Amino acid sequence: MAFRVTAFDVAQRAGVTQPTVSRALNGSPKVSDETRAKVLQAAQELGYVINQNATRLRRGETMTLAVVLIGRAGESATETNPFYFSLLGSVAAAATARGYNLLVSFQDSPENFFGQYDDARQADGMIVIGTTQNPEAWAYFRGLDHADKAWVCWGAPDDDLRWVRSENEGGGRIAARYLLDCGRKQPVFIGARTSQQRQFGERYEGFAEELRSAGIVATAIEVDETLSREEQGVEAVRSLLQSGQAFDAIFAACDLTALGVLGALADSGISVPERVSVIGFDGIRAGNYSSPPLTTIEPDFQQAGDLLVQNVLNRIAGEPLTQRRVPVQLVKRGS
Amino acid sequence: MAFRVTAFDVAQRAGVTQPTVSRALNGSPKVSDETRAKVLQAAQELGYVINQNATRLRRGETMTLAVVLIGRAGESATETNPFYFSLLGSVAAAATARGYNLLVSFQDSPENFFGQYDDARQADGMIVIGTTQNPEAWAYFRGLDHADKAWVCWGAPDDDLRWVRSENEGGGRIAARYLLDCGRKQPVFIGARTSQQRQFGERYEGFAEELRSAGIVATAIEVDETLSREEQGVEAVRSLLQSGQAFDAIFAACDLTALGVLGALADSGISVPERVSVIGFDGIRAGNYSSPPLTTIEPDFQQAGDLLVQNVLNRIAGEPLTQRRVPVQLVKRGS
DNA sequence: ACAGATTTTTTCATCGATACCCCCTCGTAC
DNA sequence: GTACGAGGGGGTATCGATGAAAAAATCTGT
Repeated sequence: MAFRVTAFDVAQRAGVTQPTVSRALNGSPKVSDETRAKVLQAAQELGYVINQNATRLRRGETMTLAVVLIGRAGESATETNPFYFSLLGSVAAAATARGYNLLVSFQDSPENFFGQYDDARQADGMIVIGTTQNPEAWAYFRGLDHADKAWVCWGAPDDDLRWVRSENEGGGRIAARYLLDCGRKQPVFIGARTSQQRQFGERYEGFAEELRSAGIVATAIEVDETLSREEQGVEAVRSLLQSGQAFDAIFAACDLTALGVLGALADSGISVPERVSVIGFDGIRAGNYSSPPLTTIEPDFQQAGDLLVQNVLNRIAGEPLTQRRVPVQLVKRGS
Repeated sequence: MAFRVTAFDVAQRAGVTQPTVSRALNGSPKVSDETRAKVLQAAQELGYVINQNATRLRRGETMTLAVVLIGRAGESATETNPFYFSLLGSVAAAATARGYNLLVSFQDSPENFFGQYDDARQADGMIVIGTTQNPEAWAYFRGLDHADKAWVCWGAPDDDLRWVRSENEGGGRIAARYLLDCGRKQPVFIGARTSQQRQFGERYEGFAEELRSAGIVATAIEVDETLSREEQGVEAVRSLLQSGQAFDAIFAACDLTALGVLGALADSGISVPERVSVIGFDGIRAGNYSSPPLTTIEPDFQQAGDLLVQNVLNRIAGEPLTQRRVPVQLVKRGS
């Protein structure tokens, strides 16, 4: 193990005491410029770096946020919904910009997260992504007493939780408007609208409302939530075709489902966008490469990360519950 | 700030001293079963959780690994190559399985990583992903004195570094064999083969060798590394068509490039797989959704994560330099 | 030149664990 | 009955920083 330089070594070299080194490096006003310069130089020469564990122990603050990505039961971390990966990236950027470190873990079932991170003083707060796709995890979070927990989640369905979500209703409206502008008259929504999937429900509501204002009644195909998102799309198209119901457009609750829809339509020889228009929601990268490329509603990822981080930091600072919406926009591609 | 339970509180409740609590919880053999039971119960009743910062300070060990994802300059974290996201997922799984935490950061330029993580005692070791796509970062890592640094990287081109890579040559062979089995006679390799992109070079070499054994001379289209991976594929197809060179199969150095190739071929009205077969490398999820779905060479992600984590842990344990290869397999889809 | 007000630095305690050394039992051997 | 050894815990120092209080150095003004 290499010898580690401590503040004491720096102090010795700079000819001051160790606490002075600490103050100099932390920018305390109670140290003269001259001394600070000496200390900084000594620190540089020795390659000194503050031991964060000591600082954290002393300060009781970690400058670290934990991100927990909750997958579907049995799903490996590698298979995580790409939308969540992008969200993770934007959260990382936002945390870094605020000087916070990010501790990341992938879980497919609930753990004693708060014990592991907050109580163990590994993180000051927690950002949870993906609860809505895992009923067990959702139950865990709902059962908590939230009074003294600093956390925020993406898309939680509950009103008493601190969350950040997409502008789902607005997005649903935009989707409907887009399909109407394509001249479609019989659009169908595909997705789960359970109480847990509140985000999907919101998308549907905005969608239905916009259609209504155009004098069209929205229809929806419910899906089996035990299937993967993609299979949900495949299955929905299958049952839609079997039902004999006429349709000329599909709004899928999320992009993976939309990709399943595209595949199923292609398999059935139904051309997109000639006979049926398809629009998704999430803006995942894979949508760029499908055939045709998937038109979608994409949330502003940068803001999503920013708001998640900001929200949990607000909580840490003791501010009251806030829930924020991330603006979305239409990304027209080929479907 | 909520009152935090310390080992002292547990000791008091269990009627022992604080160090005994520590021993009991750490499974020391020097504590009787009876005492241990008392301690465990008291700890449970109080909801006690060890403060990791204190432990780390004392032990000088963090049980944390840092993962640094290096993107292309100017690329946002959200746009990270999905292959790296999958790798990140598998690294997370492997780290968790070994009781390690994961600190994640996305960077698009070199920082003083070792100061930030190792010297600051935030992590015991570092896993670096993506250096090969960022010349500046590569230069940083090459310029280091590696003697006392515990780190491993994915796909580094250098022989004196600790790395884990795919079985690139073998994968190249498999790709060639696949194209030959499809009855192709004029396959072309598309990708950068700079000294930095050693992995791509290896893929090409395996590819060329397998072709040679079938009496075919491999050709390759070099690409402009300043373009995105995807655009590289698009551009390569364009210049290939312009050159008038005949070809009936393409092996792209990575899946994003392959997706660009598929798009460019479609735009040129060249049908895949009827007129041209295409195979990629990486096994990214988006390849499932392209049209046709992308045939590819996929590394075993679980092993990739395992080997990365294992390798850096070996280094931490003081074992000599090791470089490991991850087995790959052919994933036949539609291209 | 000296008391008093400031500025700067030192001294010392502290965060919450772990590690080492020592001591007290109690059991076994002689 | 005494000695010795092992097992089980207690006492105390320590990891490396920060914060508060005390002390020293410097600067005022008269």
